[in-house]
Amino acid sequence: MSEEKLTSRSENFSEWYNQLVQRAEMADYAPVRGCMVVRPYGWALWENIQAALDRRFKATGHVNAAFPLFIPMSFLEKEKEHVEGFSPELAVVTIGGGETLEEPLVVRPTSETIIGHMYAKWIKSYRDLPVLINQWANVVRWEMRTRLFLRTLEFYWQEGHTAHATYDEAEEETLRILDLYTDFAVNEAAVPVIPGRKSDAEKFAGAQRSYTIEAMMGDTRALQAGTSHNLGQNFAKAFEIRYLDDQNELQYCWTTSWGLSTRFVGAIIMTHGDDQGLILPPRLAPIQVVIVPIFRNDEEKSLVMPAVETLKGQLEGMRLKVDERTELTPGFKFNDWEMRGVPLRIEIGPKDVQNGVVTAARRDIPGKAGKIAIPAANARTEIESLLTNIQAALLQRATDFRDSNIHPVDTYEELSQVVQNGWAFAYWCGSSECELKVKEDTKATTRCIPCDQQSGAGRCVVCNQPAAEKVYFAKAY
RNA sequence: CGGGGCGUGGCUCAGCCCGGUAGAGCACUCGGUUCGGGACCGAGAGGUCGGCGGUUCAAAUCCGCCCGCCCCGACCA
Repeated sequence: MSEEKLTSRSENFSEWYNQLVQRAEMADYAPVRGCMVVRPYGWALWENIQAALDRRFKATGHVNAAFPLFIPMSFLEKEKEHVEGFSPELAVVTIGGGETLEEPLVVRPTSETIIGHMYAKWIKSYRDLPVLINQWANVVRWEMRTRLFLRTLEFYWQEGHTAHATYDEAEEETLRILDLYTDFAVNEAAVPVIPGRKSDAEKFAGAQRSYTIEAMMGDTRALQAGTSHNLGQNFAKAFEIRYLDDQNELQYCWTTSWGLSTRFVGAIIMTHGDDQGLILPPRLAPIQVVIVPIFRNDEEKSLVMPAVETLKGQLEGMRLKVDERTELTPGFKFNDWEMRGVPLRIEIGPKDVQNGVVTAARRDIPGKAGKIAIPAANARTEIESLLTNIQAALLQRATDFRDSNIHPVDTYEELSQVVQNGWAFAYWCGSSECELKVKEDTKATTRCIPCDQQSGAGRCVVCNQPAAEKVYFAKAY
């Protein structure tokens, strides 16, 4: 259970995050370096994320399947950029059942290769296309520096893999998923994101084009919260994914892949949390409403508990928890549930019962300011609208914060200044040299070239050559 | 892999410099008083001091080796 005060965000954001994840019982360190245990409360949040995404995948015609954890080493080697990108971080199994394996097996870092192999088997005709498969899985990448949820050796995610007849269809799918991710982030998680395209340097190993949703965390650093890749024909050619078109001509497929991981849990924590702890968006919160009954003796208890039961009945179907722990004071419980980010707390004490009300306390508005008495009779309506308001307020606050920390810049000096504590938005000529110079000078990288680009042209903030597009520069997780 | 820090009850740490009966706070258990913003009193349980070796009459403490974790840098969702 939680101890005293959390390190404040302003004092040390990174320490605040580490403490919060553990004290809110989202996750804990595993006995293996860089691995985490996702605790029931954290997993419940992930399950809600999964449900919100899975609904959207199904609604756009995708189906789920499961592919193996182990991938023959030779598969990885079939796509040049892919193996170059991933080989430093592979976990490889060389012994099975006490015998040295003839061919080492890679623990999947992502599944393009093994799925590509299967698609080559399954796809023969244009009538087989498109193939729209998603899998929910764990993957392993041997990272050097790890942080709970944000970067762990093993993480959980979904990876979609699709195959299409034309480039345009693949590009359309890639962007459809980018939209889907954006819709999920904004409307379910209340995390404002900027959808855009990755630079060549930042794109996925083996992709033709990578898209991303970029979010700003509470310390203004950027977090890639989901990605969608148009793989072109790179994997189709490496794995011979081909079909006969309606002219009886053999063609390579065009494939895509896209993923969103448990990292998103970190995004939610770092977008909404405050110095009291987590603040979870009502639509995803494992517990939307917590009821804290307040009484001093049996007489008061017999007054209060029926009111609690009545409210519980009214809130049927909502994600609700009644805190009946007897050994703790109400004050402690308030802080405890605030640490865990429950969006709405209902206090019911003798005074409330006498007045025919319940006291609601909004997590997003700390202290007395967030407390209101609502009539017990139509509590459900009030509570539902409070949750809706909280959801909207979280999005608004995060959006305002983000927007006030994005600065359009015209000069390199401004850019260097701004990225120390915010995002810079500037024209960029598109060259890797300019991108690299910024990275070396300031540690900030290009985050994305936003999709809704105002038409126009300018000059590259680094080299002053003509530039057609604007890009965000920021320090990233 | 470089740089820094740390391993002592579940957690945070003191003790180590200067070797000599393993400690505190929190958490846990029991009893009582409390309860509308992190309650209090009393009693109790719980530790091969990261591991191995060495020095010594005697090692948490001194020496050597090893292991692990955290933080800061180069790769990444």
